[in-house]
Amino acid sequence: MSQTVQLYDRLRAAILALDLAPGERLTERGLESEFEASRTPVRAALMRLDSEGLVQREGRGWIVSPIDTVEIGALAELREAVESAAIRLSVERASDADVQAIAALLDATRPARDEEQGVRAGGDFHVELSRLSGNALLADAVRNAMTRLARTRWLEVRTAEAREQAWREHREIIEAVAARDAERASALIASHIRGTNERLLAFLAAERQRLRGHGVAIVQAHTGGSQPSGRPRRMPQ
Amino acid sequence: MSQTVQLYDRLRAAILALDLAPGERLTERGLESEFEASRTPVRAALMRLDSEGLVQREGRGWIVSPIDTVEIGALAELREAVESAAIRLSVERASDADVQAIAALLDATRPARDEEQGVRAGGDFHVELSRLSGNALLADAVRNAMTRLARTRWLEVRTAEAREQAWREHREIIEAVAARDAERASALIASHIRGTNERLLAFLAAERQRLRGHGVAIVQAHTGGSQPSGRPRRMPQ
DNA sequence: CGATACAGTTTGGTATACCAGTACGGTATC
DNA sequence: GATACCGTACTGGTATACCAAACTGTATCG
Repeated sequence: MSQTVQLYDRLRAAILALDLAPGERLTERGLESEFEASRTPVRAALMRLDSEGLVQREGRGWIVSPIDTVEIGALAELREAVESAAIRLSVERASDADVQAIAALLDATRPARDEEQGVRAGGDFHVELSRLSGNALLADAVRNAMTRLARTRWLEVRTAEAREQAWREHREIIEAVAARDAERASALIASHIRGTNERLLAFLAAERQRLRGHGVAIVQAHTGGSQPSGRPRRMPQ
Repeated sequence: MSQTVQLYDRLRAAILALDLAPGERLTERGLESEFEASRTPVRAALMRLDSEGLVQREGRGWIVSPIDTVEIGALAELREAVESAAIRLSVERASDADVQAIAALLDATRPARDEEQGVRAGGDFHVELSRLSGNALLADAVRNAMTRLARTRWLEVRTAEAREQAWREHREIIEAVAARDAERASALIASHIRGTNERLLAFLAAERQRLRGHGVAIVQAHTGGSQPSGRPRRMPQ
């Protein structure tokens, strides 16, 4: 596998694991020495991560995308639109075997031992279900949204009860699909996404102080066009 | 403006204007000499265009994304999902002034003299309307979809009657938004997108032979994992 | 004590040299 | 005449040198 791909994967993993803090400034030469690669693949990886929303440009340079409650809300609205449509198409097009495969996948991850597994299982469920729509673009949109949300979703599945609730709702959804009830499946998944988002935003608001202490900045909106007054300075870590 | 951005814009324009034929093979060094830039910005532009779906990797190299009827259908489904949701939010959130601004924009482009203006006006209408949802991700998704469709949409607005019909449907839609009738606006835009897509696919099927004569390849699906048998050869141009 | 001018350093942007892998075309052989 | 082989040329991938612009810190001046 090419070095660029490996570097992309490692950078991506570091961002999603919060090893690179949201809002942190990145320099191409810093990454070059940290990941022991030359600038060319570093830049390629950054450009790809930029297109996924995991890093952004800030002025001339790069930053790890901050955790942005406005963006999280927007992602929920996008997911509701896309996944509702996808599940309708899945009800129409998916084979029974495909649906049962997802139900089995759900049963296999029933325990959802910890946050990480909960996040992974949840993401897989939503992406795989969208794939059954037969529309690759819908599935890609869902995958992309889940990636953007990955850094915060663990907050929502920290307790065993939360993981149990998520599992139960997923179970209901796949049963509606199996029953070929498009209306119910669509309503269930929309409500599931909405509820998850509300709980997530509530957790974020509650934990904001603590997370800030761990170097995780939470902002309310994308930095707009104009810079704030005063000399823009390097983030003091 | 940086050279990379200019090169990206020029390459993008060349692809959308069909100056670079769909399916055509691109080499980094060929573009380097053709656009008088070095490989670094060429690669940056290609990577960005790749993330937009206008170019793809084929083996180790690059091709201009073929015109793919499966993708066009998928884009229509994505648009229906996203734009229906966006217009509901627009009805809820947009100010009367914002809605009137779009209505004015519609009136200003009333004649829609030629295909190009028709395509541009249509794209602007759908993107600007989505922006009123207040959700940047929904608007971005719509903009991206319109870009991907730009190479074929002119087929659908070639006649004055078609442009007139599009204008009329747009007018109906914005009036439903102005009347704050979310249900009607959503239904109208879904039906508009679906109808446009059906006419477009019909035109593509009818014109397939002629377009092929002009070097425009139309495929039925993305090239899957396996290559076709036989030595893959350079396109004979 | 404060602001400001200046110079050194660091940044991303660009050009380019080099590498390894692959496709292509010609040739020799059967 | 067809086919297998091999050398050449070209491809994208990588490393790196150089550039101009911007940032940082210091020294100077009011």
